[in-house]
Amino acid sequence: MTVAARGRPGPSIADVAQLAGVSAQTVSRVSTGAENVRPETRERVLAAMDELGYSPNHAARALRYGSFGTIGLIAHRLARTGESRTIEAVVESARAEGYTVSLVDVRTPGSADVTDAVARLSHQSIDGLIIIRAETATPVALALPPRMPVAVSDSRFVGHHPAVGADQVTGTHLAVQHLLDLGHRTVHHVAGPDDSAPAQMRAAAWREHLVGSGRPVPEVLVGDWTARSGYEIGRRLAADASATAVYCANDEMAAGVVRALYEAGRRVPDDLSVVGFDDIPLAEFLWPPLTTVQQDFHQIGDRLLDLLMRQIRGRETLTDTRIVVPTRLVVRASTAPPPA
Amino acid sequence: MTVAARGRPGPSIADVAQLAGVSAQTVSRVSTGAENVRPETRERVLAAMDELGYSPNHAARALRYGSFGTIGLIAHRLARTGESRTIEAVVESARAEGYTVSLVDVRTPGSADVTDAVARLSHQSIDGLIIIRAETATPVALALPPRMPVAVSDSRFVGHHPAVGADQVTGTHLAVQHLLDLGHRTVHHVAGPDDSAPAQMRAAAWREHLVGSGRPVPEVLVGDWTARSGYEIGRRLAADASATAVYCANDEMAAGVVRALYEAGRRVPDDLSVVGFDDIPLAEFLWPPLTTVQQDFHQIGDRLLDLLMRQIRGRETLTDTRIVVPTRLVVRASTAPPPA
DNA sequence: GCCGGCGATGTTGACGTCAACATCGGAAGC
DNA sequence: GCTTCCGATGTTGACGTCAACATCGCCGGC
Repeated sequence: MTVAARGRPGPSIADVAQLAGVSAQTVSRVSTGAENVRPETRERVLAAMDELGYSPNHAARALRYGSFGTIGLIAHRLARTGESRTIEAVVESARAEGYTVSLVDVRTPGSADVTDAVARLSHQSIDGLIIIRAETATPVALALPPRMPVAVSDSRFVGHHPAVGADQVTGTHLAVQHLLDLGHRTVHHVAGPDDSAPAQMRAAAWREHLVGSGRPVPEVLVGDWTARSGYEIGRRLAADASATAVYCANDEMAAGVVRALYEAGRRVPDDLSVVGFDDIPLAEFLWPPLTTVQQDFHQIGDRLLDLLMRQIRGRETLTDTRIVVPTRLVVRASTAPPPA
Repeated sequence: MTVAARGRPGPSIADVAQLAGVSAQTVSRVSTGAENVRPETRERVLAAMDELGYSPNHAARALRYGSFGTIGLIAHRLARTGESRTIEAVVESARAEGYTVSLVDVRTPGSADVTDAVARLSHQSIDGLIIIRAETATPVALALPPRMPVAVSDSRFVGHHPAVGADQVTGTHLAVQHLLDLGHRTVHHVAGPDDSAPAQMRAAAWREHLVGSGRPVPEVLVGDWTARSGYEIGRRLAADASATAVYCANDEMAAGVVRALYEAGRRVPDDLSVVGFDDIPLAEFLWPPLTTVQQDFHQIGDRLLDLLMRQIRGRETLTDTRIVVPTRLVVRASTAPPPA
C-alpha cells in the first residue's frame, strides 16, 4: 500500500501567476471562470497556463471544497455480465453528474475482503460509495465511515442501506409459470452458488411457485454461474428422463445446459425446454434463441447512482429505501410444450 | 461539472487531538503508524478516533504527498468483453500495487470525447493514465498533461505512447491457415467496424494471408461487433453457395452468423466452417463449440499496468515500448473440411 | 478639483495533514 | 547532585487552491 512519493510536482498556480505577472488569485479567478477579470489579463494568464502546461491540482481543490467529485464502486467479479453492465451505467450517469468513479474489486466473497475494500476506498477520497455485490457472506451492517453516503445493489440491505435490486421474485414466477402454462408437469432449477443472495432468491421463488401450484419440487442443481457448471449439470439432466423443463438462474449456465443436452442427443426445445435469466446480448443468438428473464442492469446502475446523489446532494437519509427494478420474460425459441 | 459543495466535513485530526488531550502531530503519528508513541498515549488516541469516527482526509494527504495512489482509466464501451476483462485485470493489478483505478468512459469514438475524458481525469488527481480503446479516430498524439505517465492498449500508438496489444496478425494467420488446411478454397471475413483499429488489422492480415496463399479474396462483410450484425451478415452468407468458411473478427458476430446459418438450414461445420476471435467464456458452450482465436485480456491488463507503474515509479521514459501479447488458435467443433 | 463608487487586482488565511525542528522531562552516568 | 542524552510530545510551516476582505486606480458627478 506504499505509494510512490511525490508524483510529478507540475507547475502550481504560483508559477503561472509569476509568469503572467499577476497574483495567484487572478490565476485562480481565470481557472474557475470568474467574470471580473479584464480580457487582456485573462489572455495573459491563459497563455502562461498553456506555456507551463498548468492544470489545477485536484487534491488542493478537494481539500478546499471538501468534495472530491468521485464516488467509490466496489464490485466482486467485475467482468461478469451483470456487474460490467451495471458499472457501465453507473459510470455514465456519474459522468453526467460531473463525478468520476473509483473502482475497487473484491477477490473473495468473504466479508473481510469487503471491509478491506471499504477501508481502502474511504482512505481514498470519495463522496459516496456504491457496492455491487450480493454474496450472502457480506455483512448486512457494513463498517462504513460515518456519514458516508452508500447505495447497494442488494435488497437484503433493506433497513440498513439504500438498495436497488431487480425483481427476482416476479421474474422467477414468470419463468416458471410460462413453463407450466406450456404443459410441463414441473420445472427443474439450475441455481447459482449458495453464497449468492440473488441465486438464493431465485431458488426460493422457484420452490415457492411450484409448491403454490401443487407441483412436485425436484432437487435443486447448484452451479456457479459459469457455462461450464451448466454443462456439467446438463449432462446429469440429460440422463434424467423425467426432466422436461429447466429454469436456469442465468443465461451462461443455460447455454451450458443446452450444449450438454445436444451432446446427449436431446433436443431443445422439443425434448426439454430451457429458460435463462439476465438476457445477455448473446441470448438471442444462441441456438435455439434463449427464452429468458430480462433484467435491466442499466436501470439498476442509474438508480444506484440516483440514490447516492440524493444523499450526497441533499443530505437525505434514505436508510430503508428500496428500489425494485422490474424484470420481464422474453419468450424465444428454447421453450415449447413437453414431448407428447 | 459542478460538484456539491462541502462534503460531509467529518472530524479532523484536530478534533481527535483535542479529545485525546494530545497535539495534532501525535494523532498524525498514530495514524501513520510511527513508532515513537507511548502505548498508553496511542491507546488514548485510538479511543478518541474511534469515538469520533475519524478517518484521515485523503485530499489533505494527497496534497501533502503529491500523489493520489490513483490511476485513471479511459475506455469506450466498458461492458464489452475485451474491455471489461482488461479493466478487471488492471484493477486487480493496481490493487496489488496499492493503487485505485478511476474510470471514465467515452461515449463516442471521436477524438473530441477522448480529449474531454483526458481533461476530466487530469482534472482529477491521477498518477498515471491507461487508455483502453482503439478507434482509428483517436488521435495518435494525445493532448496529455506534461509528465503524465501513460499506457495505451493499441499498438498504433507505437512511437508516441507505450502500448500493449494482442498479436492480431499471428492470430489471424493461424485462423485462416487452419481453414485452408482443412481444404477450404478461400475464407470469407466478417470484419469489425471501420473505425476500429483491431478490426482493420484483422481484416488486413486476413487479406494478406489469402493473397500470399494465392487464394481469391472475397468481399469483406462489415459488422459492428454485435451478434445482431453477425446474424444479418450470416443471412447473406447463407445465400452465397460459394462460401464454405468464415473468419469472424469476434465471437459475438460468429455466434450471430451461426444462428443465421442454422435458420437458413445450413449446418455448421458440415456446410460451413466458422471461426471467431477472442475466446469469450461462452465460446466453448455455443453450439457447436466455437473454434476461435484466444486473446489473453488479463495479460494485456497486467502489462498495461506494469508499463504504467514503471513510469510512475522509476521515472522511466518508455515512449516507444510496444508489448505484443500472443494469441493462439483454439480448435473446437465449428470447423471442418468443406462439403465434398 | 474633490469625492464617492465601482471594477480589477492583491493579500491573508484556512482547508487537513505531516515532516522537520524545537522542547521537555526523566533516567543514566559520573 | 549535576550533566548528558534520548525518547516522547509539541510547534511551525508548507503542500495548492480559493473565498473573503483589502486596496488601488479610474471615472463621473457636483
